[in-house]
Amino acid sequence: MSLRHGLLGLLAEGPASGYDLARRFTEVLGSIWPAQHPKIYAELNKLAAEGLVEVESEGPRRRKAYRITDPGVVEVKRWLTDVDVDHTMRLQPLLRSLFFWMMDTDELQRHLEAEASYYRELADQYRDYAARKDRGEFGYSEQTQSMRVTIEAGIRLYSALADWAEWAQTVPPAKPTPPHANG
Amino acid sequence: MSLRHGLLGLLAEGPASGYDLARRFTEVLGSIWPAQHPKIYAELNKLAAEGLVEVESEGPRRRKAYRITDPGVVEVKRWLTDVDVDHTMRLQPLLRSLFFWMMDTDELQRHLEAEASYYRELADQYRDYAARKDRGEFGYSEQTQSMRVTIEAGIRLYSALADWAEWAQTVPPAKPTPPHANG
DNA sequence: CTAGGACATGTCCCTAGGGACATATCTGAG
DNA sequence: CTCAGATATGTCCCTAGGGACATGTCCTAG
Repeated sequence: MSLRHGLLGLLAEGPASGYDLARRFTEVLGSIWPAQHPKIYAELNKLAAEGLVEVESEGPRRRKAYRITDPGVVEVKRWLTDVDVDHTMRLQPLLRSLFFWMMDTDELQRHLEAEASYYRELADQYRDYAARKDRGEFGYSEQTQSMRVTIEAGIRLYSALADWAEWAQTVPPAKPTPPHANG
Repeated sequence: MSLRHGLLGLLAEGPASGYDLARRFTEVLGSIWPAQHPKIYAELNKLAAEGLVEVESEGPRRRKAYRITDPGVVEVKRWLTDVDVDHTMRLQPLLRSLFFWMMDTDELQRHLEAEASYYRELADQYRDYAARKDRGEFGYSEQTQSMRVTIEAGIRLYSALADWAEWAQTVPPAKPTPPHANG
């Protein structure tokens, strides 16, 4: 139920169309909160029906830009302060890591190298983003300040995963002889 | 579609009942791959129907222990090596962080402190687990070696998030006067 | 003037997951 | 003997999300 509040939050920065929002979701939020355009349009219609957003303008190509309403702002703030954070994390790579013992050493090494470079690349992307932000490319509004904080989380998270994948390559595959079974 | 392979992987370590598996999922995997018992039982029945697992024994209280079959083992290995890793990450706390600018400073500080201690606690839990593993409490099988690697990821991930939440508390709320607007 | 491509919004279906509810079985405390 | 509580397995419904498919609109290159 966070797509709803994600949209409201983005609209709190200023009016935007479903298309704009879909682009922002894939560009900025792609790796931490994926959302497909069909869901976005559907949710926008629901939000409009509930009066949390309203059509601000209609443009060419049936474009509809939405604006957040006062009740909409109230709702995002309520969500931010009164609703418990959902800490659910569902990371398939970590689930897989439980079963590394079933892979043979070569495969595992290849896998871990691929994972490491995947995470390293994402971390670098976020780092670039942060550098551009710090250079002032996106201005100095409070919104971009928050974005900077989100980006920092991306950097740290993906760096941690990259380091982990590299570290895992150095872990000895298994103990062939348990300590109590020698002799 | 990973619950399926999670169950197969756990069963590859040895026979277990749905109840056992549910416990393992909440205890070890709770924070990185949540799964409710109804889904687990349903999936086990499907897996049994497809011949990837079979009933190993029936115990008291209608207990059914399952054992992985050869095709089951083949299927986990296929998943581990041939199926692309799903890197989807959906972290509500990061989505929320995009909207920190809508919270007032006090609320935000309280929020970040709560987040930091939440993550710190989880990191500590994983660290304890790792220490127990390193002391040999869980033996030295290849399975526990893999578990150790998974735990390490938990430690690093949650430490990174805790550090981030602490760091975020030191970030100035916003720039009241943009650099080009002074004078 | 016409066709390809970007812009823009949607429908539809299927599966995964959350969570409330139901039920059977066994053990141990009183 | 009885009842609480742990063990153990399920049904059912609802929502969220993934992804294929459909459609309309405008611009621009040829």
